[in-house]
Amino acid sequence: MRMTRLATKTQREAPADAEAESHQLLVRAGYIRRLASGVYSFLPLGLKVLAKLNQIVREELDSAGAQEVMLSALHPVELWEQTGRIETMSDVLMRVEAKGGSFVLGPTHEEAVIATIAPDLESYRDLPVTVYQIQTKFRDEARPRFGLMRTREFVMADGYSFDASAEGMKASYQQMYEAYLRIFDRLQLPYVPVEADSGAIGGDVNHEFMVPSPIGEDYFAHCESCGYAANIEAARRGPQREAEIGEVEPMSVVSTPETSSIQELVRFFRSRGENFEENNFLKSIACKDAADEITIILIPGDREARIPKGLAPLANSDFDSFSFLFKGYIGPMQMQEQGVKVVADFSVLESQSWITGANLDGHHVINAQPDRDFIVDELGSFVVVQNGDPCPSCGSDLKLIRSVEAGHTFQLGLAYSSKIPGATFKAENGLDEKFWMGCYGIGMSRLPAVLAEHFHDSSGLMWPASVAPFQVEILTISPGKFPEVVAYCDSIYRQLLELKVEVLYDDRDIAPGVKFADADLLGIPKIVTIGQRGLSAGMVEVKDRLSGERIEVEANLLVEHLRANGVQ
RNA sequence: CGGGGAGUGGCGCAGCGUGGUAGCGCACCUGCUUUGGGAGCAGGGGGUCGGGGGUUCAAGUCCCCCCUCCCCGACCA
Repeated sequence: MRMTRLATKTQREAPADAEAESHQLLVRAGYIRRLASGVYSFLPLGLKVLAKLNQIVREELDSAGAQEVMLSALHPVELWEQTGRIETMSDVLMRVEAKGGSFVLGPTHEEAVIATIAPDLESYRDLPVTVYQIQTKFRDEARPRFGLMRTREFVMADGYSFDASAEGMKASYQQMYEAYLRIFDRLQLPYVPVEADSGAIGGDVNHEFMVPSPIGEDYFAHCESCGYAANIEAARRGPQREAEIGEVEPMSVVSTPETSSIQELVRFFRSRGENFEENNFLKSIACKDAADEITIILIPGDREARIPKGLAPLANSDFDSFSFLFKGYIGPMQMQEQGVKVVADFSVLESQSWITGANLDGHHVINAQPDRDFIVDELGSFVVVQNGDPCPSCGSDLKLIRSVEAGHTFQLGLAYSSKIPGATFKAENGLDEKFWMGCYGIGMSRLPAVLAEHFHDSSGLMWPASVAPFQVEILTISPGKFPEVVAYCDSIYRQLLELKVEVLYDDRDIAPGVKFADADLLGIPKIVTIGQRGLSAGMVEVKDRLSGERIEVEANLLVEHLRANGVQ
């Protein structure tokens, strides 16, 4: 590509709406342009990067036995009514009313893939099958962020596996999981596969592929000592070091009117000259399960609860049904007598005594001691983990790492196939059975941002060769003045093109400084500077953008040199 | 959805307090000069000042309503 023919230009200054460095550089260098909030067009350079990424995904998923398809982006609304996600995902669904009826712009394709593929999967003999697509998705995000990071329209590579059994699903999952490892290896980004919470998509075992990054919107807990890694929503903490048991004064009831929150309690005691911190209070969270059985979860007052699946905190209206529970004044004492189970976070045993609800409106108890004053039926991890919490597998300190969710793999089980009629196959015994499914996603259009965030310096982008829009840039010095330089550069350009090398030729007759600055901004891995000065001595300069290393190369050996140094 | 900030040529910004010819840098066009790290001189083109309403002889500037964008939070297959 000749730069004089390139459809885009660089900009010296980034638009004011670009905050993240990756966003600023991608816009300045002419890779992307914003059309609306959270809506970006890919310009020629940006599209080349995206195409490179897509190709890596294709190669690895194909080699894992997955088959590429393209499902429609427009889904009939009836499909979404079958699974109920027309309601549960209404926040992000974009609707389209058209002549043919009502449609949804697909934010994800579980429904569509079943409707498309299931008709051909009639028998267990047809299974397993894994398909994938690289498709544009639409989500009506409440708040798009950081350029390509979170957008309303984005490209995702999403795969779906169909199996006849749970074991089959696990095997398919494992194949895709390993393909994901190979994909992220090839992207040359640091990444960590973490245990994750499956969120609204449902399902069981799943992993997120997290790339540590300042533009990340997620955190994962990581243990440097044993390698434990889990998304913040799924992370567990381990038991704390032994707490020493000492003498604690007898528990007593105090009147604490109008103190249904920890903050109000802290203020209440402070106003009486007694200074307690939030972590002196024991938060008792009453939850119920599907059978209306009550479980009380105990956590320190300064921690955020992580409510296990299957339990939900009582709604205000629920309190009417349980007269022994006073909202804001719940404590664990004697709860077993009411048929209530008491579970506590490990950290609850780290303190000798607590201030907690007295199970009496407007009252709390002080000096409530575990084992002496209340019984904990079960210990576990019920808090959102923080820096310094003990690792659940080895006890070392956990660290929270800000990161981008770049990929996510799920074992869906029967979650979707059980909701869609026709998501069945004939089993060996001749009966209809439901598909065991997995789904797998990579946020393709956010990857250029993640890469740019990782691979840049103060002058601009620095793409790894595997994803760079071009492998080599030829930079001519003052072509308008030195015809012999132009002749040489044209010849090199032609040779490289014939060798199918992706080459960008900066043939513009402008000040050299501008060309150097643009070359650094664009971030092509190899920059060949060719000027009259060097050429008259038979030399050209080759700069490696990533390492910054510059070497002089004999002009008549340039092509061979490039080929010998990884330029394909 | 809550809080904060901002909308003036393609991009970055000034002008608004105290109403009176719309300005600067980058980019763009023409010419000459220049040519190994964001060139110089001269000339030139391009803006319903986010939109609507109002006040006024006169509104980019004052008042009201709306829209859009960014940041923090809530939310987030």
